[in-house]
Amino acid sequence: MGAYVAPMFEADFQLSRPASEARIVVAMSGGVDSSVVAALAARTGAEVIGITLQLYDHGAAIGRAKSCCAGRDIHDARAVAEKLGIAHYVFDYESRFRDSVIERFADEYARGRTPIPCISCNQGVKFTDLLSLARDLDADCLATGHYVRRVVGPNGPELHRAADPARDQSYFLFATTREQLDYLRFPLGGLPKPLVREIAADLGLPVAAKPDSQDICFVPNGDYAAVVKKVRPEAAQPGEIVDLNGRVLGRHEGLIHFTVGQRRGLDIGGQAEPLYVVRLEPEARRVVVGPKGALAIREARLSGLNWLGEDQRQDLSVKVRSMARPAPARFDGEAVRFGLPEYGVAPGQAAVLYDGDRLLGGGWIEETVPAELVAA
RNA sequence: UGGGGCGUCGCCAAGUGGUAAGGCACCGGUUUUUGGUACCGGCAUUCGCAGGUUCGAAUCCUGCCGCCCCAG
Repeated sequence: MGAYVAPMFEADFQLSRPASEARIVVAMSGGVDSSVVAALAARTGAEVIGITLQLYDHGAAIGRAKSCCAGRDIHDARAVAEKLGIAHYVFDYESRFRDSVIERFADEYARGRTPIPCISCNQGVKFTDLLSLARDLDADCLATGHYVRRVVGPNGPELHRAADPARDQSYFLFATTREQLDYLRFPLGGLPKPLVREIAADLGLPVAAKPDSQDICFVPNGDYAAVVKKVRPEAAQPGEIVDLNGRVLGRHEGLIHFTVGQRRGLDIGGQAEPLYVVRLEPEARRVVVGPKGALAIREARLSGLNWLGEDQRQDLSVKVRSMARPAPARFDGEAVRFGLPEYGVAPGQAAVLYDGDRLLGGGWIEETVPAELVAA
């Protein structure tokens, strides 16, 4: 009976000593996933400390159940910890989060790029600050609810995609270093989401039916442009929308409303085919649009490379967005060359490299090369 | 104020007597711990206006209004 499997489930926290002697710090966002991680950790018999970070204005976020880490979520995390009988602490990381995530997010948009705040957050606040906090607490490891697998291979821990490709979050963790990976644990990586909810329900966790988080956690109502505008007012200047030949087709209310590959919001009708944003020109405040074919790119130059593999292999696969199956590509250490053209690839996004399910590394997309140019 | 053409949803555009295609845009939803994409659904009881002919008109006739082109 499948329903009875859940309560029996035991997670492997890959501890180097008996659980009864170990201490596990769990990053608790207040959502279902990290709550279940805390429960699984507690079940090992180890001492468990739940930590929740207060990352942004909790006052404004109260009542917003669908985001992570807001006031409501802090409350939920505390309730779960109480239910599990584990220690729980809340730390105020607002200024750190503002500097390393929100400001950077706004700066990127102001530069005509398209940031991924979740990666900045994992990279900085979670895997640097919270991780060192866990070390200070003398914990054996820091466990999170990410859907990604830590597999111990011949050369040490490796980062792999989640067993369920539909839940895989490895894309958001490409910047994880070897040192961080040594210390991190991801007990949900091998589980299907329904089972996680089942476990939560069986344990009577108050968050069992809580909706999955979505959108950007610090952006209310999905209106990210409003956040950027608040932090970088100058980034909201109106300008022209032009076609590939420079012909003016319309006007826009700020580059911050657009990203490469975007179709909606241009408000330009009368076309035989849809128009997409091909690129943003922040200096001229122009949005350049074209047909879908103009989005095809064959190459992307990367910066801020993080490498977890043993060697710089050439043939691998790549994801330029979280929810995509890795596609064949070649990598020379600086640029990724796609086997087939990719569409809607914006500077500021990440290119993450894989060998099968194993994440080898990745980097930030600085610049892309149109497919036609490469072919010519 | 001679001649010719045109006026169908925000835009483009089918439809020349049988009871308003389609595309773009827009709106809503699904998917999604980034942006975006994709997919699904919605979107003109009405065809510049007013009359007329007809069982029946966006389609025919008349007048008016508006726009464009050529010629003056």
